[in-house]
Amino acid sequence: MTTIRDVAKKAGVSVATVSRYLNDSGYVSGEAARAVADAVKELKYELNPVARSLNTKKTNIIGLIVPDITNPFFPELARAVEDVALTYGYTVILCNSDENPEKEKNYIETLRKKYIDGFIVTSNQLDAPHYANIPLPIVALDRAINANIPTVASNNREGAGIGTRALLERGCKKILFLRGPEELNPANDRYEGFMDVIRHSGIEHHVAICPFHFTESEKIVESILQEQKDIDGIFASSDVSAAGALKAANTLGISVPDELQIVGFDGIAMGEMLSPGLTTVAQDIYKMGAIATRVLIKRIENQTEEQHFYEVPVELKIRGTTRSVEE
Amino acid sequence: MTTIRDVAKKAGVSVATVSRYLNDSGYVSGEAARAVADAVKELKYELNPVARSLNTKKTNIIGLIVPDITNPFFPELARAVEDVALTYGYTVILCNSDENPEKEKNYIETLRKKYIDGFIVTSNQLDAPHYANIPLPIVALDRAINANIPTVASNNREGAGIGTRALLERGCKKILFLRGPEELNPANDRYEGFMDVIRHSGIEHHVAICPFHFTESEKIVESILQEQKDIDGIFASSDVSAAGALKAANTLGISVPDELQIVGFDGIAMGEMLSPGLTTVAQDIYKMGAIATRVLIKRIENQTEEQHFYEVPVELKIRGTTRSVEE
DNA sequence: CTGAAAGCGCTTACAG
DNA sequence: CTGAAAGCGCTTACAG
Repeated sequence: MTTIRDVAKKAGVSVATVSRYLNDSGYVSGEAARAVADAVKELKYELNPVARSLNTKKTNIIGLIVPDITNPFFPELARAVEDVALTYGYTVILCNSDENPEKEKNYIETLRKKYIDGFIVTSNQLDAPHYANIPLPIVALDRAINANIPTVASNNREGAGIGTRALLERGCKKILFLRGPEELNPANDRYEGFMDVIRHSGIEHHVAICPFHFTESEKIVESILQEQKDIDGIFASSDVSAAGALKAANTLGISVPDELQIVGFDGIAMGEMLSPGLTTVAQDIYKMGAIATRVLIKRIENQTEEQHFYEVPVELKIRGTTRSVEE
Repeated sequence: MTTIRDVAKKAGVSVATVSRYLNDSGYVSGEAARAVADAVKELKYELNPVARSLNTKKTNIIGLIVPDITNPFFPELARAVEDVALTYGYTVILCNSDENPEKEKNYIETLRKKYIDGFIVTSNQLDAPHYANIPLPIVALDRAINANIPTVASNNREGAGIGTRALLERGCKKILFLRGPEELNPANDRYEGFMDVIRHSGIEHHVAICPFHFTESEKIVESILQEQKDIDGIFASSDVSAAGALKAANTLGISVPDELQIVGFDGIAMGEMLSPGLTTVAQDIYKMGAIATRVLIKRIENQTEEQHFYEVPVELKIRGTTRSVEE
């Protein structure tokens, strides 16, 4: 392995000069620069980043903490993070937290020791003590806001309003809202958004708590639909639960969208694979990941950071689980 | 930050002794051990892994290279890798290659410099020069085998035979086989498996090349079904293309499974969300990832490695896109 | 069983 | 503009 020392010798300068040249820090005369450049080329020298890290306490590695990469929302996010990170010369470590504070804490601790540069976190635990005064740049994604942590999220409340209105405009008279877990901020915001619109609509509505989980949602919706046969609209606060609802309807022989219209929330790719395709309030998941990564890297590199909260717009995607708007 | 030096001083021994104690390498007297242990506890000392890495050239980090984490096959794999890695005290860097040899090569190069300990790779590029004599432990997943690289894969050929037979047993008279890309080893093996069974069955069959991509598959199948209305069975060599086929059938008003039966391949979670649920030849994706990770870590830790090729069994999952077996 | 010392390969004040 | 030297925090022969 060729080291900075070899380069210095070959170029006839000191290692300090080589280091300055390599890092473009401090002064290096044109002459010295040329000699070093030549030596680097000839020796095919490549800087050892581990040795550098020991000094700088930086690694160009960031951590991405998600509850479970297997949940179809997160791969799209992870892809965006990875893409943008690569652009800036960073590499990303994937951590599945299972929403378990202990696991999260362990990851953060062990990676901090490895001089990881920062974290992008999707978690409800952002107020947990281990986030309180972490000596590392963090950006929160999708969920909870801690006063000190920049956050990027969709406008969940407005999005839910849009989704609700879509159902109303299409003539629904009795709407079932599939509310997500109460511990989840986005789920709560979506609930608020639903209520904002439904409250004054005079339309009958029911709210059921339903985890963002296919099979559970399928069961819950199946039993509700059996009892309340006049439900003609379902707004699910996640696409996965919407998929469960659709499946339940199919099983019961309820025709979608003729007898029952369904709107989901998230915009994951799976939505269009269903039959009929799922109408949904789509988040720009990729964009969320991309922004979060850029914000994090700016923080890491101490660039002045403008905002503290980034809201990504949401878009209604009309597919087959809703009818056309009534005139 | 407290260093090994502080511990040594406090314990009244040399740093060498502390290091030996910490690494459980070489002799340390009971007395010295106790003193060190106490000092470690009192000072809350934590070893600096970066400094260690500079010496050992190991980091307890592995790389996972997948074509695209957004493809629903890979999150399950990634989850398994991450879970098992964590168990052994390793952490994983996620790399999306887009099947691009240059990207792959870059990842390998930059991570090698960072003293990453090894790679798990899903790629068709395993015979590319940059894999030829990589000085790092590698395990190949799902795809191509290079003579020097241990591989874990499903029995694709047998699996395809099982899937084909499932269609035959259920009375299909004209079968469309959705063959994957010709550069993909697993796709080829599945094709062989299909042919093994269909060849001597006397059943009419067609083969269409079809990427593992939903929308493309949907289009391809839609146009084929319009022309050949007597096709009553489709075997897709991936679940995503099976989903496309199902959607096409739904669009055309062809009833599944009554007029057309469909079998997929992969066993990704999405299969059960479709209506009807997708019958598929399921790989044990999690197990594949888990085995690959264990094999890699054994290689990294120089433990003797028994096998060179690991085959994971495949299982037919009957769901709604097929009828019951004819008597 | 233990410690002094060299070494891993870089960065960074500091003096010139 | 440059170099000698200390330092980042560990590991590992080697001599005792």
